[in-house]
Amino acid sequence: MTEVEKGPKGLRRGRGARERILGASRELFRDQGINCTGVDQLCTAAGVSKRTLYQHFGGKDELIAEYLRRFDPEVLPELFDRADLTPRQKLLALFDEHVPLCPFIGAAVELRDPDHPARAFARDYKHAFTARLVETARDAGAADPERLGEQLALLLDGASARSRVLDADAFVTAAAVARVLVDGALPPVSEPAELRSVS
Amino acid sequence: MTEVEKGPKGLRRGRGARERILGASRELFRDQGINCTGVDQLCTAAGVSKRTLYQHFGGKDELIAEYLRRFDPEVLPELFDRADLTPRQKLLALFDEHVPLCPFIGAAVELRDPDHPARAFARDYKHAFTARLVETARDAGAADPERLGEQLALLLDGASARSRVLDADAFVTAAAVARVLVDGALPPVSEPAELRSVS
DNA sequence: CGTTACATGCACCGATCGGTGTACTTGACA
DNA sequence: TGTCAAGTACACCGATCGGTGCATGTAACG
Repeated sequence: MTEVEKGPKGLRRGRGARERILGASRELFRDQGINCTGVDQLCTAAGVSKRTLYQHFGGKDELIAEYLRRFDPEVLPELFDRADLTPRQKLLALFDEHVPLCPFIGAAVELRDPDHPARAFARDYKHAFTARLVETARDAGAADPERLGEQLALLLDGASARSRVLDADAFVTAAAVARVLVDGALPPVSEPAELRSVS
Repeated sequence: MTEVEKGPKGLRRGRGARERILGASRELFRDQGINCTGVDQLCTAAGVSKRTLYQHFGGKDELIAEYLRRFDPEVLPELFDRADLTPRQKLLALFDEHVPLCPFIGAAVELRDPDHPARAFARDYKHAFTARLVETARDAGAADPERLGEQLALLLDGASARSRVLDADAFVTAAAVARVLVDGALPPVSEPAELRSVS
C-alpha cells in the first residue's frame, strides 16, 4: 500500500517504520476491523518486519491504543477551522462527507475487555468532538448549544453506524434532520438566504 | 446460565438443545460480541455438548445466521401491537427502552466477509423495521411518513451505537430529537394535551 | 420389550494468531 | 572508517479456535 517513505535527505530504506505501521493500521482496521486484521497482515501492508512492530509497540493492544489516539487532532480541524464558512454552515457541512463507521464505536464493539485503554480514548474523543460541536453551535447563536451539539453528534454516529448495514445512504437522512434541528435552534433568521448546498 | 428446560411431561434431560444454544448465543453475542465468543464457551453456557451444537448448526457461521434471523418477529410487536397507545405515542415510546447495540450493526462490524449470509438478514431486518415505523408514522398522520420513519430509525441506531461508547445516555438525546421531528411532521395538533411521559 | 432419535463426553486435528529469539544488514553520522 | 541505532529475515512457540470422530447414554414411543 504505502510506498517507502522518503526522508529529507534522499530515501532511507526502512526508516519511519512506526508511521507506516500506523498508516496501515488505519486502513486495515477501518476496512476489516481490528480483530480480523492479524499482525502479520499488518506488517506486510506496512512493509515492515514483525520484529520492528513489536519494538515500536509492546503488543497489538498498544498498537490499537495508539491507532485510536492518533484520531484526536486530525479529522475535525479541516472543517472547523475553515474561515469561509459560517458556524451554521459548518454544522451542516459535517453531514456532507460520508465517513466510515466511527473507529471508536468499532473498537468498542470489537474489544471485549471493558478495561482496555481504548475505551477511555473513545470516551475522551467523543466528549472532545461533542464539545467542538457545542462551541460551534454557540458561535452560531443556538438557543441551547449543549443540546444542539449533543444532538448533531448523535446524528453523525447514527449515520455512520447505519451506513455499515444499509446501502441507502443514512447521511442524507441525517443531514435532513440536522437542518431541522439547526433551523429550530437558531431563533430568528440569522443569515437570510445564505449559500446552502443544493439538497 | 439457563437451567435445563422442563418439557410438558416432566423434565427431559438434554432435549431442547437447539433453543438453549440460541438463547446462550443471544446473551453472549450481545455481551461479548460474536468473534469474542468461542464455540466452547457457548456450549458451556447452553449446557450442551459441542457435538450437539454441530449437529444442529453446520458451523458457527450458520449459528450466527440463525441467531440473527430470530430477531425478526420478536422485538417490535410488543410495542407496535399495543392497543392502548396512539401511533404517535408508539413512535415516541420507542426511545424509552434503552436497548443494547443493534445486533445487526454489531454483526456487520465483526464479520469481515461481505458475502456472509448475516449481511442480507441485516438489510432485510432494517428495511422491515423501517417499514414498520413508516406505517406507524402514516397512521399517526405524518405529512411524509417515509421521511419520518427513516429519520426515527436512524435515531434509534445512533442512540444504541453511541451508548456503546458513552456513559451518558444517548437515548435521552434521541428521544428529544424524535419529539421535535414528530411534532413537526404531524401538521396541526393531532391530539391536544395527550398523555406524555415526563421528560 | 426394542427401536430410534437425540444428546453426551472426550480426545483430537489443523489452522491461525499473538508474540519471541537470534543472527544479520543497512543507513546516518562523526 | 568505524560505531551505533534501526530494521530485516526467518524460524519457532504456546494458546486458542473452529471443527471432527467415535463410543456411550438416555428419554420417548410403539
